[in-house]
Amino acid sequence: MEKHFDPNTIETKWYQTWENKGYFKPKNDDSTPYSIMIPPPNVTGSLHMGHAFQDTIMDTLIRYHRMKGDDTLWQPGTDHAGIATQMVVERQLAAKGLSRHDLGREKFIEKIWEWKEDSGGTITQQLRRMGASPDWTRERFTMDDGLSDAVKEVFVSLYEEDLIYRGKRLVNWDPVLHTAVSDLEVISEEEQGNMWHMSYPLTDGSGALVVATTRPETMLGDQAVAVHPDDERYQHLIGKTITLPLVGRQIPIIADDYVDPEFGTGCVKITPAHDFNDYEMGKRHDLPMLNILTHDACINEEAPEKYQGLDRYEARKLIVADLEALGLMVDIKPHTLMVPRGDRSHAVIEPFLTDQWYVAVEALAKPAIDAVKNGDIEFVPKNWENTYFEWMNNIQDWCISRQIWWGHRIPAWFDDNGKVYVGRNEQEVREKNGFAADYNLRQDDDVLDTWFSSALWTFSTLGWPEKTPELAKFHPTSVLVTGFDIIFFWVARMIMMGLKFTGEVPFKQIYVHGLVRDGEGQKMSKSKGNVLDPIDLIDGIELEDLVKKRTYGMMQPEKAAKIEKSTRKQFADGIPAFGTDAIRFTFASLASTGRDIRFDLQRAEGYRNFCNKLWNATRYVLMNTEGFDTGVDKKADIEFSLADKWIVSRLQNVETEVAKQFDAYRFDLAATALYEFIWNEYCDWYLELAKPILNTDSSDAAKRGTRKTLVSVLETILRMLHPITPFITEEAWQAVSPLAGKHNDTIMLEPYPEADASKIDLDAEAELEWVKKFVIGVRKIRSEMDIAPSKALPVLLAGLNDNDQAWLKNNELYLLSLAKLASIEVLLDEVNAPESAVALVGEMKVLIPMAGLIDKEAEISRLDKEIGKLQGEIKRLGGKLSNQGFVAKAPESVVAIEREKLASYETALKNLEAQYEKIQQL
RNA sequence: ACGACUGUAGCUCAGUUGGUUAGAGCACUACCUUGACAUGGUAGGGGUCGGUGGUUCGAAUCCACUCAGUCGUACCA
Repeated sequence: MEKHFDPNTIETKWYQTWENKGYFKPKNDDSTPYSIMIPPPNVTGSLHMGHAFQDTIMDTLIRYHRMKGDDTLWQPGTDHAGIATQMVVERQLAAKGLSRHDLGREKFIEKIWEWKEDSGGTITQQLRRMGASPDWTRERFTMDDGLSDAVKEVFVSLYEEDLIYRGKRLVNWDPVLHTAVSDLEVISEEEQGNMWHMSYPLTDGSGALVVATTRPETMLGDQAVAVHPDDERYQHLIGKTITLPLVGRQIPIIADDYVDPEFGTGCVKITPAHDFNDYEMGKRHDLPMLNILTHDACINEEAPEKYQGLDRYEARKLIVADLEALGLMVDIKPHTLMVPRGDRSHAVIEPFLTDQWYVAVEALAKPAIDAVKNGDIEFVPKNWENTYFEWMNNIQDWCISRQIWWGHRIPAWFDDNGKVYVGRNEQEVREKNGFAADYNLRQDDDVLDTWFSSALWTFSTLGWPEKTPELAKFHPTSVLVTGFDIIFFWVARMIMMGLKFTGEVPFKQIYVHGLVRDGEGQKMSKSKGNVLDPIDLIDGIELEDLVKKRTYGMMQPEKAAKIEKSTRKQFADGIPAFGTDAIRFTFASLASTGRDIRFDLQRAEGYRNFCNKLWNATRYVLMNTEGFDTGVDKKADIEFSLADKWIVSRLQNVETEVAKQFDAYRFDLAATALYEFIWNEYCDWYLELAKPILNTDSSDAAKRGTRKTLVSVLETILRMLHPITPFITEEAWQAVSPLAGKHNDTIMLEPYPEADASKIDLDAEAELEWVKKFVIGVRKIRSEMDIAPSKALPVLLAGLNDNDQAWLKNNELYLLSLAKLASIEVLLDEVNAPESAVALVGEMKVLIPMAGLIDKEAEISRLDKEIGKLQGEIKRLGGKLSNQGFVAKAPESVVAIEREKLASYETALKNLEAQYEKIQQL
């Protein structure tokens, strides 16, 4: 084996072996089913840190349950990402000077499929690099035939139940992408604008009202001015009309208590076709819905000719100028307002009156709320339930139609009279309605929101609406692993659809994890230039390549220089190759309950070192066991040392802890428990304790016992760690497991370690604790007294009780080796002891003679420090125990522990003080 | 405005139902190239747990208020 762990040489080899041998597939036996559906990444996407993190968690869960013997299915796939994918291919066409309209719908869709065949697999290849073990043979895509059938089935049956309807409503219109988007796809952020105060003259010439607006161009569509019914200033005007400037239309002054009399002038202009609040008011007062915009957000022919064809912002300028010229612009004040923008196009979204398809969600929401309330679905951590309930209780009908070409085309047909017929296909519509073959039918041009098909993901991927065996076995799925940012988009909708169409919840638990951010807590984004590519962390990347990658193809090239500078500063030497296992371990250790996960490269480095530690421990074990008798043959004499019993006992402890934390989705705590056991107990102590037995003339039985323990504990460690770090554990296990008498093909399918209470040995733990204390005591003196580590020391012991005597006899070999001692001598007569530095192990004194080694002043100041510490503690405990309230009210066991502590500190203090006196008298 | 979450060592974070001297990793200091590992070893320094008040024998932990930050939702034209 190499001296350093080199992940690169083993990862591809093992991944290919696993995949080719079919280890990722379900066993299809009658063991407990365990299934996870991958949140389908966007087919246009590439793996980012969020995916890498999430997939590490899912893979860890799947590998853990697979090893526990469950019949596991991890279902992979991607979604078709309607708008995003269409934009990618349109951009490619644009480079050739073409638009999708030049190709026509059919040709364009063909192009998209071609693109998908060529480039759609990026993310699934990257997932493989992460070591993910989904059943690739079951990979699905939301546009697959089967999934498309499911989409049609759901659409038709919801329509037949009147849960899908078509209607003319105000929607969020993206004037760049020319499509409606759902309210979730609109991001409103504060931007600087103005508040324009405009004077509207009364038709009868008796005066004017002043209205304020942030969007003066909408005045072209005004249908009323509203005041509060109780507002005394305006009561006499209600029912009169004003004449709309520039337009000349007479519009009424109406009363509505939506108007806040305190705000502004207390008069509001009402534009029902261009504002959501005004739309509601327009419906209440039966106002005309006059649309004054085109699909591009230009002024249409409903407005005065002068403004027709102008872009909305051009029109704004002109209208403001015209009103100023008329003296009707009373005031213009700077104003901060929330501007709605499309999350894909970043264009300002326009409330726009169009025909769209909607899902009536209220009836679907109720059972979905109940499923969480009654515990059929459980959020982990639980507090995300609040977010879910808040959204579900205020849920709005879902606009599902999109005016784009890529996606599931709505299964609805219009006849020449504009009447709509819904069916699974044209044939069905004709048959159901008795239309002759030559009766003219035209399919709706719109496609469905991508999330509509994603909402069916848990069951459509298993073959629904067919009654497949997979559906029966793996649905409901065991857990959904997802980020909190898509609880509304996806999780809630899956619950609604799952309950409606399968009659059962889509998953029993929802593990909601945080979002990966950079070291400063900033969201990673291309435009900020702080993106890390998980593959670069695995393989490493040179500084120049990283700079190139971060500044290439930017939307805002002006930021490139700044990004280059900060990248050069932060990664002066590029990024080293950490390997997949280290990155996975880092993700696991960051998976605590918080919302933000700051990815710290130094932590990845620490866990790379951990992998190297494990590698070298394996190397040591192999060097000492390969070609030797490791006790596989049960007939040979075998003898287990204290260290053997101790490490096996501690192993049971970590096995219990890790299982508990995996089951609670606390991957951070599981990772910590493993890290601490492997490094601080197995490597730091057990391997060191094994050395004196293997390197001296101990009996064959003792050596056999040590070798067997070395191997069996390591083999168990590897299995325990495998779900988090699959590659290094497989590589090491291949070499180690035969020495433990195992001859199987892969660690992946080995049983997950379980604690055996009968192997817990508290006596051995206590005795080894004594050994550790002894060793640490000597090391402390050595270090603080500046004695060379290479110098073997003689020690003298005094004040031994029966335990000390027995344990000393058992463990002399360990003490000599680990504390690097020349000799150990028990003093019968302490009075005649030479001047020494002292360490206390309980009440036993470990004396290191000072002659020639230790300086008097140094020892005095060392003792002084120790005494000071003890005095502080004694004072604190004394105070606590003399508090009547504490003694009377605290549980007896707590009081007893405190008393014991006080007593032992007092003894120690007495001993150290005596020592202090003695040294000082020299 | 409402709601949620966060605030613990220089940095990134743990801290279970209130009960050891509040922990880990990284960083830092000193010593050590010893034979698994310098991607290492040994020892060490560093925190009045955002603040104030309360409940309690006892509070990082429970309660109230407060400050700071993050995110969501709703927003008045």
